[in-house]
Amino acid sequence: MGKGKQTKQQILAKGLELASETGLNDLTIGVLATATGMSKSGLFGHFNSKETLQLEVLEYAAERFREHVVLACDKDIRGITKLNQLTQNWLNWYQPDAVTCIFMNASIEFDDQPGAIRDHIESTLTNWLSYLQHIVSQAITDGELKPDTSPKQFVFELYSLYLGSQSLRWLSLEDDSRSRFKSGFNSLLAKYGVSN
Amino acid sequence: MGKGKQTKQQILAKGLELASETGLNDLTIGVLATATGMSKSGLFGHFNSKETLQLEVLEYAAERFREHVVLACDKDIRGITKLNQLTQNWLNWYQPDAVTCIFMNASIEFDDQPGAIRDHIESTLTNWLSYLQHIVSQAITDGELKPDTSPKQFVFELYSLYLGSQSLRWLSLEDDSRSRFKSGFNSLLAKYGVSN
DNA sequence: TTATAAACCGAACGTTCGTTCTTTTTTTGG
DNA sequence: CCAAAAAAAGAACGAACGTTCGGTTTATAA
Repeated sequence: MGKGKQTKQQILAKGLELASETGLNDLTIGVLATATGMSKSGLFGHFNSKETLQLEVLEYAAERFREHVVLACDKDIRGITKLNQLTQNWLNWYQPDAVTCIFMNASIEFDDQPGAIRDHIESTLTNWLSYLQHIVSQAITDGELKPDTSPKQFVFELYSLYLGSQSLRWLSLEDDSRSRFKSGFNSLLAKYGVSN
Repeated sequence: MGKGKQTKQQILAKGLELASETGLNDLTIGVLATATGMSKSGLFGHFNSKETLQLEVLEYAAERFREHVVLACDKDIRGITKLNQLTQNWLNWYQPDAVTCIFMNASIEFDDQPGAIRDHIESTLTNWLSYLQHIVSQAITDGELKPDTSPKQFVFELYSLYLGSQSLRWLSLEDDSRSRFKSGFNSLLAKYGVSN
């Protein structure tokens, strides 16, 4: 790996770290340059626009997500077992300093401004939800979930619980939003599950 | 009402409108001044800081929320009937041009930066969730929901569904996130409900 | 080793931001 | 009606933003 690609990876890693804390919009070129010990122009040369930087940070995040959530699952598992591992990894995937998952943050920050970034987030999110729906379909096929279960509705409710656990994480009202998520997830399985 | 308070109300109304579209952070004094036909300094004089402006916009939003969601309910109803009306109003409360409810938007934009704004959002959100929990408790007392129902968990799942319907609203994947919410809400009632 | 290209820096640009003045206009109360 | 007070405008500020450019250092490949 040449010097260029090497420092670029370091920039993206630090960029994901900062964007996870303060949001993709507050990821300033000057701040990121300082954080990586570079000059503004030196860092800028790697991307030639802030939008490209943001896009590449999102791609980098998607790679880390896939790595820590999807590929980290045991091989040869499927259905509900896989769903359990996926949600477990999902809840823990983001950076320790992050208050909110960067995709959730970005999807709200950019929902009102059309463009390449919004499109990228949409496709990443759609891709992830489609994957979850696929696993749910497996569970139905395997007879673990009721045959009339709607994968779309199931994943919608699962995703909602994830958003809820994220959103209430910093509320002093909530003692442990993660256990609320798990409780809701178990309710989901109980509702759509075929065995009691 | 004096001239001052009058124009201030107009500023806040337009401010809520813009903030609902683009987020509370992108609500710029210059943009808001142009939108209201005022000068920057003229508008600034009403608040003396941007943070105060943002806080007052949030208060204004909270008043509108209370007006259109809480007070718009029929009198003398409670329990599940009230919960139904509240959620109905909740889904429709925000401005037509808004992609995302301003409170959800703001709670994510400011979750990482402590201060008066974050505190304000937190107390508003906590207040609303507490109110919902109170109604749920009514339904339990009235025998509409199972006696071992946890109001906190119930409201957590309800709030999650709201977040989900908001978040997926602009996804082309989702045909009708509102009906997904209603379906999830009905599942909630079925799960915790005492009558079948 | 050396020529070439890539990587990086420093300074500056045009804008926009929030904010602070001073001055002018408009509203208000006696 | 008229003086005092409130409201609004205008111009300017320092800082930060993304971006550009010219020059310097560093890596790369022959």
